[in-house]
Amino acid sequence: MSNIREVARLAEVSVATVSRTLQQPDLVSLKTRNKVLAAVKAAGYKPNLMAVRFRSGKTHNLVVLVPTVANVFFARVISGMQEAAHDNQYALLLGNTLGDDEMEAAYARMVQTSQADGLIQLRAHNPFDALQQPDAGDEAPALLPMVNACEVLDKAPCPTVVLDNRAAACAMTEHLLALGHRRIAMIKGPARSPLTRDRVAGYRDALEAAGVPFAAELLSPGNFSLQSGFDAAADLLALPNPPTAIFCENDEMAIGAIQRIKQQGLRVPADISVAGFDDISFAAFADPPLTTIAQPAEEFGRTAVRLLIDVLEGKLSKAPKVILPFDLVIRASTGPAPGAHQQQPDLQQKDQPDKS
Amino acid sequence: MSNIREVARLAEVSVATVSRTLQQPDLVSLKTRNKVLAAVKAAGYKPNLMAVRFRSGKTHNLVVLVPTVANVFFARVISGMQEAAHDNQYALLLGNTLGDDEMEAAYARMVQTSQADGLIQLRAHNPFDALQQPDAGDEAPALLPMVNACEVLDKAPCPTVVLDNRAAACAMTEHLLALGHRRIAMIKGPARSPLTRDRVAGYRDALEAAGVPFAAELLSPGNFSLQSGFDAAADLLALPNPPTAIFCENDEMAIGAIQRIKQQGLRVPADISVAGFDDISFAAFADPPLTTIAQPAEEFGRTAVRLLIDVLEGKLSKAPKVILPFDLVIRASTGPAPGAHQQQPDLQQKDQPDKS
DNA sequence: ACAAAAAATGTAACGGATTACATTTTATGA
DNA sequence: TCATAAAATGTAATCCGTTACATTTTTTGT
Repeated sequence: MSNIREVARLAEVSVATVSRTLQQPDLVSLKTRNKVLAAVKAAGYKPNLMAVRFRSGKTHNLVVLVPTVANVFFARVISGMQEAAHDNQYALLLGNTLGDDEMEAAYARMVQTSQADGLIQLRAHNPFDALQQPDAGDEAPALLPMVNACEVLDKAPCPTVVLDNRAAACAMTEHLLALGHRRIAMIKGPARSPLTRDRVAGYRDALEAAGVPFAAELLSPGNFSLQSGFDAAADLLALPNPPTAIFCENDEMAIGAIQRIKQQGLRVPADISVAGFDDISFAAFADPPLTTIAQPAEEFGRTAVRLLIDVLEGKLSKAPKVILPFDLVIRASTGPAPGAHQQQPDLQQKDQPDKS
Repeated sequence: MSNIREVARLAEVSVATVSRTLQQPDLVSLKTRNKVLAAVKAAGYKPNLMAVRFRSGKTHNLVVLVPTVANVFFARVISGMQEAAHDNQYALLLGNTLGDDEMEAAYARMVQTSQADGLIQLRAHNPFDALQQPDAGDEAPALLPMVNACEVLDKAPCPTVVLDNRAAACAMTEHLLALGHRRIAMIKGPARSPLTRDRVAGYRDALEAAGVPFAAELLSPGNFSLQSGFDAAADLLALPNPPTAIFCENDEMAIGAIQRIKQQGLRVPADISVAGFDDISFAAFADPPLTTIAQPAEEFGRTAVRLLIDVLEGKLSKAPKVILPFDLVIRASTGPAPGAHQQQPDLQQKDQPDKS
């Protein structure tokens, strides 16, 4: 591979002139410029970006830690990241951590070893914790080169992009309450996650506001997989007094739950309503189409990347917390509670699979 | 960030000794080694990998070009890549190309500019085509630092990992034929893709072997999305003589098709059988659970990465073509053709009264 | 046409780790 | 104990593009 010295030789100029021709053409006379450009072409010269970045100390790479790319929602988030990164000349290094702290630490180490400039974390966990912290004795507690998105740390030492999960869960629960449901179950995500905690809190907010007592047995654990929704639904249906509605913390679990309910010979939503969260593409094509909370997944990714780049360029002094909007999407998987006499909320539209 | 010279100073040795202590400890006396290791710890020294890689000329990054990460199947493939890459100390640079040639070329350029050592392409397209080819006049037509996986080029100038799509489609079609179906439709993928061509070929192979005439109107175009399966099914159902079975080239389209069929008031599989391809996680949780062809998605990714690393390390002189196995997974979305008197499935008699 | 300012170009240091080669220290054998 | 081999360590070049600073050439004003 030809280098800049080769080009300089061909063009009979110095390496500085070649570099300037490519970086700041204004500083080079037209005549020389042409000579250099011709030489560049003749040599098939492409600047070695490893050298450029080594010298500049910036890799222009961002690591993204994702529990699993196989999750449809995360895939959309990553899509958005990719878009923003590409627009800003950054590249995305994928870190599929499978939720393993060891793996996370390994990817986080890429930042300390100058393989990447910064990191985006989609899980509520500080991957730098395990690593030796930068000098804690400093006066300026500089921002970590990190952004936390979707599932954020309680007190993150970095910018965050998040949904108001509590409000969203509350909105969905209110929707179910408005349909006359009183025994509303929830299939949760992993116990430790703040996101799960927030959604449960929103669910309880709505119950409380409606004067419906909270029943612990209606909270069922899940792990965001189809299978866990299926299993959790089985448990809920086996209760002495089963729920008339199940609110799942993501769409996969909702789809799994619907499957289980139907296998039991029950109808959705005639016997049991089911709601999800995320509005993945499969939600609109579920049977029945799934009522869910739509999240701007791609926007999560784009925003996270933009924030991280701002951090890296020192444009941020405080760590902002960006809250993205959600949307309650009512489809056909939720309906009036069996036997409930409720007033028709006319705003209720059960749309078909939408376009897009 | 401390560097090797800082450590050398602390340990009162030369930089060479520090480097050797870390790279080839055998060459360093125990006494010196301990001194150096203590200094490394004291300085919190982490080798700057940008410098290492700049000097070695190897980035240890691999670019993966994927039409869209939002596709569940590709997400699994990437998962496998990640695993193999991590095991081999490589990192994955994600290139979400959206099928855009310009974008592909941009990512491919990362290889020429030493941002990555090699590239994995999941689409049947040579991204280097657009770029100036390496000196074609050479005597040794060295392998491109590229591997093509899943959807491969007809005559790829690089190793490939592929499924025998023709055989798989043939097997699925035989399954449908064995159930007594005679009007079997196919919802295809994008017209240009070799993968689609192969699956159609396999479908026709099976029809021909069974003496069932091929009907062009039963081939419906799709683009692998849920919506396109939905739309294509609508078209097929509107035919004067609609199919009794629909074989979709991926699971998303199959799920979309099932949705459409049910909306029409028809039952799956009682009225129409539907089959998919890929066996994504949603397939088992479709209603009814989807009969499909299981592909070893993660293994595609792992194999592709291993092959690429072999190419990069010069372990390969010829470009191998790896064919991975498929598996016909029969679930509940396919059943006997309506009105067909069919025998034991394993007898597979094909002399049913034809209503042509 | 000449001095001074402006523009163009060149020289060489720099970034951080590796490593060929040179040099010093230690071990070995007679 | 000395010569020599072996082990340990050090010196400095190298990878390649950028850029501060130095030098040369051109332009400008009078």
